[in-house]
Amino acid sequence: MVVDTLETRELRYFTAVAEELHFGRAAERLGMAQPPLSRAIQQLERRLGVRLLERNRRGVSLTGAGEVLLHEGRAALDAATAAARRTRRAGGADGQGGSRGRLVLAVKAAGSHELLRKLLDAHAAEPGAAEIEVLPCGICEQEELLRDGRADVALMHAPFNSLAGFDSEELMTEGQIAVLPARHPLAARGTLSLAEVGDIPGLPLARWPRHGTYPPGPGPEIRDLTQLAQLIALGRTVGVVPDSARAWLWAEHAAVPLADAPPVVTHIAWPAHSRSLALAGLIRTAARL
Amino acid sequence: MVVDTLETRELRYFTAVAEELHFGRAAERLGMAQPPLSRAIQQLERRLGVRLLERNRRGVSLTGAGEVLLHEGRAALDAATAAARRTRRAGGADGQGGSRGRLVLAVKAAGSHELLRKLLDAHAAEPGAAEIEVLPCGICEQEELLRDGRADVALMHAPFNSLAGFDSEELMTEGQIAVLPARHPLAARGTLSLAEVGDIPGLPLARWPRHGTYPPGPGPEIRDLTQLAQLIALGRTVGVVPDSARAWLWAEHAAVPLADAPPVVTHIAWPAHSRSLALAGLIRTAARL
DNA sequence: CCCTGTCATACCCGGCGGGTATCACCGCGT
DNA sequence: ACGCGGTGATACCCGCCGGGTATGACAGGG
Repeated sequence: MVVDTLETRELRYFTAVAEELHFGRAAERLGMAQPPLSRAIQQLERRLGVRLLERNRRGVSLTGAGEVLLHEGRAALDAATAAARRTRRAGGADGQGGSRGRLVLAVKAAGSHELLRKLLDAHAAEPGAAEIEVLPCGICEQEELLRDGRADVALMHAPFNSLAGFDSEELMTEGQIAVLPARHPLAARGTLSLAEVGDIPGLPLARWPRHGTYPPGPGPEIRDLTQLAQLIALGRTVGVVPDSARAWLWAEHAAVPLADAPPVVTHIAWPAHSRSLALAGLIRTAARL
Repeated sequence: MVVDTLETRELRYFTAVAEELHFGRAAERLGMAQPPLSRAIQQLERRLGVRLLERNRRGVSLTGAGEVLLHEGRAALDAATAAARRTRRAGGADGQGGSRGRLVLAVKAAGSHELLRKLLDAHAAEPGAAEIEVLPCGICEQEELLRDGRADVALMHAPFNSLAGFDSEELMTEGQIAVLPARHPLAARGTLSLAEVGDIPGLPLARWPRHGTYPPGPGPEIRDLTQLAQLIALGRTVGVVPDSARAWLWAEHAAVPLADAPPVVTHIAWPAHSRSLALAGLIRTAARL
């Protein structure tokens, strides 16, 4: 076997080109000139004995092997930066195997405060518990944060987050509600169905990103819950959110339970290979809630 | 942030030193001289701003941060070599996104032939199915093969294999049996309990590796099933194996069902981030069995 | 037809990764 | 006490390769 491992430099370069599909822009993003980048990709292709990019007239496209390398390479790069970040964090606090290092917990900003509060309180009451740093993040960012090492553990919400590749423990299950402008006729209803909510004339359902991209539809693309709250209050959209979101409703909002919406399950999740005592302590505490 | 990713060269060097706990031997293993290796590790420590190794008189030991980097670094290295291997495989066969690439399926050697046969037959009958290469492996090697890209998918046996970090689908559940020398008095029994089997005078229970190391105990350490078969036939040990192992019993063996042994669940498992059409096809076929 | 935008080629240079020689240190044996 | 073996660290040198600049080849478009 000529090659059995790739340098992270090669992976960085290739993923940049594969994402931009343009050598010039990729080189700029990497802070280097275009020719050495071209050469590096050629060397990589020779080393692997595989064609990764199809250079057509006017642009570049990925071959099948290129797509594989883009996926696998991203995972490998994330693992490498995660190694750097976690090592750095481990070294900051404890001397030798004390494992009293601080843990970084990623939570969806504006998520259920109640559960988080209970978890943090219970953990703080534990003798010798690790310090917890709470890292608020975007709607579906937790997976990325765990993968690249910016976080050690996260609160995730199935079915919105994918738990693939992580170990997890179930914490809480709740229903979902529709949030409407208070003066809308449907706000008076006792319950609604997903079909009814998805098809209100003049009030399209808001969309949020699932794994990086927005699903198609007429509704506005939102990024956080305050955006959603504003648009609902203005009578421009309707939202479907977990029950615990009642906590942040405004006077201009009305909440109506959804009869047929899938339940939202909150998990505590962490990288499957973690072996940290501090993390184990937090998980044990969480499982007892 | 001074550093946000590590070079695989740095990871290779560090894991070598961390495993050997000796710069000279590590350098030899890496095929280089000791001084540049020392320097590389020092640079890595400076780059991370963290002490990784404790240089005592007479030898080297890991700090807490060093242990973290050893774990995370191994994962990152596996991911990088997996990227290389899978890309190489993807490029070998298909041109462009055909995804008719061959899949490598890791199976425990001497595992249940029956299930494997059924799976391969059903898959071959599928129109346009990917070619499957069967990679026989040691008792608990499947996880490693999936992680470092030598395999794309594996048959695993809970609770012996850990499914952490993989996606999986349940295929089959079976009981376990005790395999004894045919002329042993207990061979006549209708059923046995784990406690009885574990405490037979002069016939210690064979041990096999769990995640790389052998559990403590008086019995012989075995690596594959033929070894076990031989030792049982010689009247030197007794084994506990899944029901389907009846297929390879010898005349000198006797099988006795175990009343209280935990059931063995065979899963088909694959890396959680896989997105290959060929793999999806195999999994769909497997799920229908 | 030339101009523009693309990636590839040609050539040069500096830094750094690696080698050899050597040092500093410690434990140990006699 | 002293020398020796074995450890990792330091000093110094060199060649390679990663990166830069200049330029070429080629295809579309106004």
